Amino acid sequence: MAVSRTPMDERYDPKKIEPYWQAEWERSGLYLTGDDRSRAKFYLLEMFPYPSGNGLSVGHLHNYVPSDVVGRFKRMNGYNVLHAMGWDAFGLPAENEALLKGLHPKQTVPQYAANFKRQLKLTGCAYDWTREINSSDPAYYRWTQWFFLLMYRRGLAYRAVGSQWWCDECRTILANEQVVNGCCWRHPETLVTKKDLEQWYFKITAYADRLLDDLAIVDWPEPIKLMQRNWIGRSEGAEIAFDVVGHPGKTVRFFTTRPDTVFGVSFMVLAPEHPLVPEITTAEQRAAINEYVAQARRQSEIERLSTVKEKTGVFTGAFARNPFTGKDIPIWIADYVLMGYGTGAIMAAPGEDQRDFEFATKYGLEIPRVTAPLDGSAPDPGRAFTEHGITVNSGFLNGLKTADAIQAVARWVDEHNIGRSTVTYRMRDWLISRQRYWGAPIPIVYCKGDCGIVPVPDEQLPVLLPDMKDYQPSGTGRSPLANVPEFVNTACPKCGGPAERETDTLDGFACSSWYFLRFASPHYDRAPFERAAVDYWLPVDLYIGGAEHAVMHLLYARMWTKVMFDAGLIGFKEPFMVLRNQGMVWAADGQKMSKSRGNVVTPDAMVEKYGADALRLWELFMGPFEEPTNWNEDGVTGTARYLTRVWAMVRRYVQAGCPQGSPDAETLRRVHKTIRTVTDHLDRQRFNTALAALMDLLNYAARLEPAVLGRFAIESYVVMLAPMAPHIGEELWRALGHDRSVHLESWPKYDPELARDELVTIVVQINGKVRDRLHVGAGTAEDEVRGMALKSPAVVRHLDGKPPRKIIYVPDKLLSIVA
RNA sequence: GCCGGGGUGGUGAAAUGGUAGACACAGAGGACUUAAAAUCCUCUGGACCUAACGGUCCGUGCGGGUUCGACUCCCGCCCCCGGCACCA
Repeated sequence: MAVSRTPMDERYDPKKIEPYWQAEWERSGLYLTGDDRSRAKFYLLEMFPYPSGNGLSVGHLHNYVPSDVVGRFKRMNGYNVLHAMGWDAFGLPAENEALLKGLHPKQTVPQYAANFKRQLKLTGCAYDWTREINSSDPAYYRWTQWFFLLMYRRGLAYRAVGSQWWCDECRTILANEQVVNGCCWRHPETLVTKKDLEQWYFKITAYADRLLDDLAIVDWPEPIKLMQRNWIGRSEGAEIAFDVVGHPGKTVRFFTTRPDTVFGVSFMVLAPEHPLVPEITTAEQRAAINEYVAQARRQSEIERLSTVKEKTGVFTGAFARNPFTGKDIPIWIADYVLMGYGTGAIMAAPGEDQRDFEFATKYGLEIPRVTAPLDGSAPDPGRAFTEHGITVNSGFLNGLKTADAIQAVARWVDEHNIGRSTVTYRMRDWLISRQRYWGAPIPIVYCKGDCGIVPVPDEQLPVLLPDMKDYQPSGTGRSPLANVPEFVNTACPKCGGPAERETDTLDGFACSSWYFLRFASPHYDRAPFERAAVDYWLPVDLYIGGAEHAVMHLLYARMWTKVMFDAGLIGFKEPFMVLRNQGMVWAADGQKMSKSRGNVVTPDAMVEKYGADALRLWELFMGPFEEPTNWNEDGVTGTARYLTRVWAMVRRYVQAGCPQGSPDAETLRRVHKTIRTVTDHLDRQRFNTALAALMDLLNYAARLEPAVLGRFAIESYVVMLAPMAPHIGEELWRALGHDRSVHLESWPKYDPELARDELVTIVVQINGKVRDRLHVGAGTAEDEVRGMALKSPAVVRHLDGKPPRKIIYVPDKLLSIVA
């Protein structure tokens, strides 16, 4: 029953109808997911939010409201829609709050999540809340741990030493974001250092090629695909080893994309951390080398890789023999070579590489030229010639084109057993260890006997995160869990003898790498998901979220999906078939909305002032969905005013007794055209122009007598408005005499015949300038239009007696005369 | 530095080779009202001509080009936003 029975209230009052319908929808279970698997499905998903204590702002709604419109629109178009919400609850902010304020995440997370949920309901967003999930719930992270073990069993999880930032004052590991100007964020006078720790990694590099290739099968924004390609950074080349002079058996292995320039190699450069450095450095160079290595290790990666900085390096005193030229070349170290890429060593061909050129110039090293430009000119002596060309000064390579020379060198090094063709990736393996409390414990046990590293058996999962009163760090670099003996000390699952648990927890990205599968069967307790449910619902049909997750989250989730595919757990290779990025909403001052800046606008305040529907419409109307924009509250007055006008139009119709009506041709045409436009624009996420089309129709229809407008027009209008403004849509629908929710209605269909224009305006241009407009019947023949145009007084005047040299006719649109 | 996105009225924007500024906000004038709010109506890119009807020119960051025709395509430049950062 409508809140206001007929006759409708004169005034539109969102405060009266919005809470009523929200309660009613919840009572009737309107948004529960249908379980009829013979129907076409649509899985709609927004990126898993972290439930922050600050709650949602109107900026966040620029993601959730358009998504909600899509869900409602798809439902009206006959799809069985899955649209659920959950919480990416593990992570640093909750742990920091626990440390600083003594608030336990186990209390704050549910509290903050409940607030998000309240705000989403307040704004009329329709989710199936029976499917709500929380990544910090043992019933969830049990399966995150299970996936870790799957990775481990498949040889994709391994331990290796990695260095982390360390603050002596906090006696703990710091994340990159906690290092400010080389100092600890909480102790600005304390310089951070690097600490080496043995940690867990996932072998994502094993999937590099498939992550690259399968971008072809998804419909994602091109810029996001490009960023992933650049991040993976596949490059083909060769790995070659040169002998170190005077150190029998020692070689410098390096990777190069330009093996063809090997005759032009005049020195080599190692990363300062390269293991060979201490072995080959000569006594007289040792002091200088040690000092350089120490300062390189102090630098952050950003500083070290800065392009504005002049290149620096130090000679080790050692030489390598270039087997192609037979010459001995000096081995240097420099911080522009990274241990994490390739082999941590390069051959320097300064004639063909600009960085090597700058380095050679600075230190007075030889700059041979081994590639000549194809056009026969000489290379610019002031810089390296980095393009492909003809190989010169290079023995058996002379005269070969670059591509052929690359092949020839690859064959040569293979035959002489000093190298091979290979591929290197910029992407590194994924470090998943966190020395933190608030995460899923890594399910591994270290046996004190002979069993070594032992995975926790599936039936012993979850490894529960213990309750702690004090999450101070351990002081040793291990997580606070190391302070809990009941957690650490356990029995070896293999031999039953004494053992210790792994105290590192899993990176939060692990939780968000499979959550989209959990929504299909959120309460299933025998596996992470029920196969049949996943086969029906997955993959995700539309994934909506910010472009800031372009690489990490989206790559990790894709990798997990491929691992599951390989393990036979699922039947698809890509998790998100269509991806769209909503534009960022900045505060009115153009800055990020944040509590500290005091520029946050909450949905609560906007709903109180204008109502949820008016706020929703402004979120849709303020600009294109994918473009960033600044928040501007003034626009909400416009959408609120629009809703009062819709209310008035429907009320007039209801008061006239809801006549079937007999609309004239113009009215019919406008109604059918509007249905066509709104349908098309909602399909393409063009919410702003879809709403503009509805506003346009209102401006026309509001003047008409109810009997002219008629039932089809009014009802179609209310149904089309309902996904965008669900509360007023429902209220008006009931006022029109319907017992069933508008949100269960079918989307209106337009008749292409009725939508067609009968009269068209043909623009007449002379030399590109508009000189007249002709109103003629649609489909008028060119000859007739020509005749009319050439008789038009304006055309005659502008032609000024000159004969037309050429006439171009675009049917029903334009006649262009060239004089 | 490289990669990506963008620059249109006072403001948010629309138009993806065919009437630039749809739809709104703000503003001005008017109606209703004792008054105000709300609501409704009219005008609203700039310059100029006209008593008026109407008309002319300019105008989508800047400079070129392609085309009968360019916000849209091409070349060069400037500015803003985002991402990545010496990747061998």
